[in-house]
Amino acid sequence: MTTKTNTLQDRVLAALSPDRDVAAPTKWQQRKSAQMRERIVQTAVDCLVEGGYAGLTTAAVATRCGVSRGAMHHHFPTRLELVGAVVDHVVYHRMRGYLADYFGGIARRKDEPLIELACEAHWRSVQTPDYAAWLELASAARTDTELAAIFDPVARRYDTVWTSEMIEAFPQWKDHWDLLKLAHDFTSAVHSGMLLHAPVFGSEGRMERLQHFVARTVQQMYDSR
Amino acid sequence: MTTKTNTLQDRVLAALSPDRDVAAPTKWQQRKSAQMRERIVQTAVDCLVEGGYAGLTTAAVATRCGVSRGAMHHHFPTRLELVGAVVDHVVYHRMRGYLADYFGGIARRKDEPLIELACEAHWRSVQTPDYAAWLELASAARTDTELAAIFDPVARRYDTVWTSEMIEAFPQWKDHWDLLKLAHDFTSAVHSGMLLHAPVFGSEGRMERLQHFVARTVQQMYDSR
DNA sequence: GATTAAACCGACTCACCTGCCGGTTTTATG
DNA sequence: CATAAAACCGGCAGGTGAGTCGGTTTAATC
Repeated sequence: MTTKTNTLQDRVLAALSPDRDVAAPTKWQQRKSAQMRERIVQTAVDCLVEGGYAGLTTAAVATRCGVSRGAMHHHFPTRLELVGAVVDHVVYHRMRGYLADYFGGIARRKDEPLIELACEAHWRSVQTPDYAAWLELASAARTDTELAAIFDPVARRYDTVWTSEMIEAFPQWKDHWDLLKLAHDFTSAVHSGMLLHAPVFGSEGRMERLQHFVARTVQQMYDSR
Repeated sequence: MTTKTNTLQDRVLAALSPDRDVAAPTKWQQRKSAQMRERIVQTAVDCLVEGGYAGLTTAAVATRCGVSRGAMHHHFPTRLELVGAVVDHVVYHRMRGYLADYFGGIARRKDEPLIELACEAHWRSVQTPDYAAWLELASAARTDTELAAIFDPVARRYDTVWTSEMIEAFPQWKDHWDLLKLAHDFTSAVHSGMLLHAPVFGSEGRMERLQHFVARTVQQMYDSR
């Protein structure tokens, strides 16, 4: 929770945050509306994680959330608007969790190897429900053009924000911008793939072995810079 | 097309092949039935690649294939039976393509580094429509229990077959069985993840750079054995 | 306290997909 | 040629989900 890291976190999160105006709930009764919206979106994420993109139906969300379909329609006139809110919510919260994890870690033990810490924090952030939802959306967006129209811009925005800010988040890689970028692409790809293969990899140590190897490999990239 | 490699390929493919009896089309008119089945399954794969698991509907397949829904029902009474045939078809044909690619490659240039050849052949096999369909099924199976009941056993069977045969396919790794297994898990995970991230990675050289890095890393695993 | 606006409710229509089934054509068999 | 079996056809019923709409309750404003 140092001041310097906070500014970076704030900048990244601000760039990824939904249109949610930073202004506090000006009117004390419209605040309930925002709460309801948040509750619905959270329920939608649950439905998405549990039933996939196909399970993200307005009826399922309404039932599970305990609101009527009419109320749902009031806050999210169409299903795609709900999906858009889910996309924003998920990308924001996963990033938030990752930043808190990583910067919390380097604050506690400043002498440890930061690269492996970052890699392990990333692996943890990828195992969250938020990222499961993100993967589900990414997969569905490959064949659903309507979803892709919502998802792809956010995915690209996430990528550009990360690319432009990571040089400050990981100053050790100074003057090796392309190598850091490669390391990030590498880590993202492996971790996503590991989630996909999780059912067949099983719960033996295969996942752990692989994750250790990934962390070691990224460390080697850093050492050989 | 050497005799020795053929036996390995045959053994692997036999273990993965659908129940399709090796016996030739005994009756000259039931053969048309098999042809029709194959045509329907192939069309189903196309639908799957194009519209995702949600787009794999009996109506869409029938229309696209040019057959009536009644004929579809005759060959595949239920949608899940069609899905099962698709799963078998896809895992078999991707493996077939990979083996042909790899063993064709090592037959042509026997002095080249086999590890990078294998890694690149794997990357090519992963970019096929068959693997796109496989990924779509793997993703959907995470939340669709009915599909998982069909998909997971095949996925595990593929994994065990590969694990038990690869030591012969890659004899250079003799006495480093666990390392080879790790290399395979690693390669599978990265390549799957790369496909998922393809839309955001774009067509700049990011994918190529990453693939080169992966091949180099696997080569290092081999060198450090 | 009356009026206006927002939040909320449930039923209806429309479209789509699955499974079913009676009927028709084609092929195999005695 | 007769008969049976297979391949094939298209329409029907049941269920589900998205979007729409008139009506009701609750809060805000004068």
